[in-house]
Amino acid sequence: MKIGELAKRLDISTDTLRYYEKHGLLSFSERNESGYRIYSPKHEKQMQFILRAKTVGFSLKEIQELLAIKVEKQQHSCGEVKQLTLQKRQIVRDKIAELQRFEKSLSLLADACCGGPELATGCSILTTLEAADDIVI
Amino acid sequence: MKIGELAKRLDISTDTLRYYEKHGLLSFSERNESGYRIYSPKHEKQMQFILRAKTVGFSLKEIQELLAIKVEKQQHSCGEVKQLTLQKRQIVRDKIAELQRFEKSLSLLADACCGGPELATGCSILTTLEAADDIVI
DNA sequence: GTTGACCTTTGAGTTTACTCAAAGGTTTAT
DNA sequence: ATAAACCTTTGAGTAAACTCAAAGGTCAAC
Repeated sequence: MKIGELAKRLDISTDTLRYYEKHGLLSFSERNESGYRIYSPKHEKQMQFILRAKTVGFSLKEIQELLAIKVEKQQHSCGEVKQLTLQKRQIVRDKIAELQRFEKSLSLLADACCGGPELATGCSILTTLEAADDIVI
Repeated sequence: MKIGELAKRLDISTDTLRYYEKHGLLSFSERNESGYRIYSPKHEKQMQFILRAKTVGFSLKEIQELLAIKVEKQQHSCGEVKQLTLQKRQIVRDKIAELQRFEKSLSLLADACCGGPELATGCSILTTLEAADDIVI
């Protein structure tokens, strides 16, 4: 698959794909006779991983570190790899906990709201919710 | 509380606080006689919300939209506010789902790893894991 | 065989989110 | 009363992550 097709499948630009390759996120692809990049499903999977990591707030540098776990395991001891993995997992767990707080706040707001055609100002439960000072939304 | 103290409590710079105010994220604070910004615990809560939202990958623009739910409820119908809230909650739920996939992948890696002093290359379970093509880490 | 849709590289431009510097006013400690 | 440590504004500078433009090569279709 050429760069245009992969870009379309991932809904990103070809520039972004070349940018990620240049900055060491996406592994180098094969080239055909005329120098075109030829991508495999493995590259697509890798890109999906990168894009998913981005949506949950990892920087490209952090994503590189996540991807590097795989590489490092060839050079480091099992113990070191395990420690790095657990450390990254903790960051992921912390993020999940944050999001669950958001989910709870938004659920409270949604549940409190009658959903009718009246102006939200008049919704007394919402006003009550606003008074609860552990909810900031 | 003056800007320096709030910045210290939040572990960010005073510049960032002024930047957020200027860009409509943090509500305006009171000023004392000499023009210094004076912040309340409410401002601190709002900032904590903003910072939490940032760690889970919301852009400042998206955070503004989250904060705007509160404002909009004075101008829109309960139904509109409810719809916006549910829409934002869905984004949060999607992010949680992504992170849970990461958590699972990292847990599999960690569990598979013996954690001993041997080179990770020799860890056969890791090699097996690498072959599983639905896990990209 | 040439038009249009691809692909290549290099290098410059843009957006987001800060971050710093300058020039000056205020407050606190000695 | 005079440093040091705060605060103010304005405006410029920076890093990350793209995004675009230029100049040119490749390839399928008419």
